[in-house]
Amino acid sequence: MPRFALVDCNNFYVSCERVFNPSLEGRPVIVLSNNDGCAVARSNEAKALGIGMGVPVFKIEALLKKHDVAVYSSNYALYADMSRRVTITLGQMVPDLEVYSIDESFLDLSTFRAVDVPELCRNIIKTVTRNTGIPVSVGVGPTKTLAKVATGLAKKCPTLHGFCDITDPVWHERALAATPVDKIWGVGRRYEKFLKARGINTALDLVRADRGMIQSRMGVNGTRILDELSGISCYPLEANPPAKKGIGVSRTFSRGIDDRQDLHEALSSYAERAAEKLRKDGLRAGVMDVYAMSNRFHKADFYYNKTTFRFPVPTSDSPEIIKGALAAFAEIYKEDIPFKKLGIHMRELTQEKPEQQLLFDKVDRGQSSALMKAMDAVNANMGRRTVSYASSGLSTDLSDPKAWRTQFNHKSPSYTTRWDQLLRVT
DNA sequence: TCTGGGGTCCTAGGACCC
DNA sequence: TCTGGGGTCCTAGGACCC
Repeated sequence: MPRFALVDCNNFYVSCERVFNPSLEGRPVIVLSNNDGCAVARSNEAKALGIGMGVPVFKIEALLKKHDVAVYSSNYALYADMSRRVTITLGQMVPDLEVYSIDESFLDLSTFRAVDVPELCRNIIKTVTRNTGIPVSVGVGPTKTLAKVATGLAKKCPTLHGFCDITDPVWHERALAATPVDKIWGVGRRYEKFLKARGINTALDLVRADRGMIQSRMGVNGTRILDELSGISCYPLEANPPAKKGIGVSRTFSRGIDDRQDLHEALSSYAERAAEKLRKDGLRAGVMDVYAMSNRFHKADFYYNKTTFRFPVPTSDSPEIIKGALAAFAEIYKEDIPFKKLGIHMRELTQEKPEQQLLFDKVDRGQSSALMKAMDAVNANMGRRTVSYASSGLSTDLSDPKAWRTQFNHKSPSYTTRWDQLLRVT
């Protein structure tokens, strides 16, 4: 029988901040999304105050003040680096792991004897905490969905000290009974509403529900959830991440922008970033979508438009992608619309391979790829956007911040990725 | 006044073809 | 006026994940 473990970092972004600022222990702490818009990570103390996931900051400002909540902007460089450290530690302890997200990894424990599993898991918790400072919880079960269920219980019950194994049938059923239906992997808000309306409130109710009814509303994913919850594994461990299907870059502005030059700079910088991502994965895009929208919360005059741009030959060349994006934007731009968000999405991705010269191709592909390589190397060594395209805006002057640039007004130092921001011990 | 970003998969419906 | 069936491809929308 397969056996999966899920290693889940507790309140990951908050825990990263705490590693470098221990005075945050025991205090309510939250980390915000881009533009300091929403709470995307909360310490247990912050959760206890009733701060929900994804809540806009402007709705909880009084609460934050009243309880002296520590507030941080997202420091993605720090979190990515801490995530890498956790993954490295796990890789040293088990042969097969799947990095599922920035703060979660699945382990395949099928090759371990059942009696050895608890000690292994407790050792993982101890070792990750010692090596990285990040507290983790570990759940074990015969399917990924059940490992998730177990992790949920490991976090909820302090007496478990972060570890819960529900492989045993008795614990399996108790765990299902103790898991609200909306906490199940694959059940979001819509399905929660649908299920609760039919009296299905727990995972146990769900496995006992009518399969046809679930299938007709939730499709094959629904029946997979039923199987997975019953102990029939539908999702294998994916040690090698499958190739990406698309690569996107988009940003919301802190306010509406209608200035065409500003919008061009923003879009150009997203195109540049998308091209970098393609090259990092050794991919080229055949088409790209460019889209723009006004404030989605102002439904009365909401504007959204999108256009598709096809490249003559799949490409990862920055100037070519920037040029295409700006040309495409002309089709969707409308005067006097306060744009709140712009984005670009690369599709029809193919592996880079030896150049295939197109007759009348305007780009010298050998030369451009050498230039891109050189640019990527400089930016990797000296920091992102050390060299960049003029179309993405020249101003780096912080006293004149571009309207479209993302706001991070509560950011902690990049302790682990910038020499000039190392932690000082005094 | 103020509300993130980057993904995946599935399904239904339309166009088109034989 | 009567008016099949099946396959493919594409897109938009829905739902979910972290």
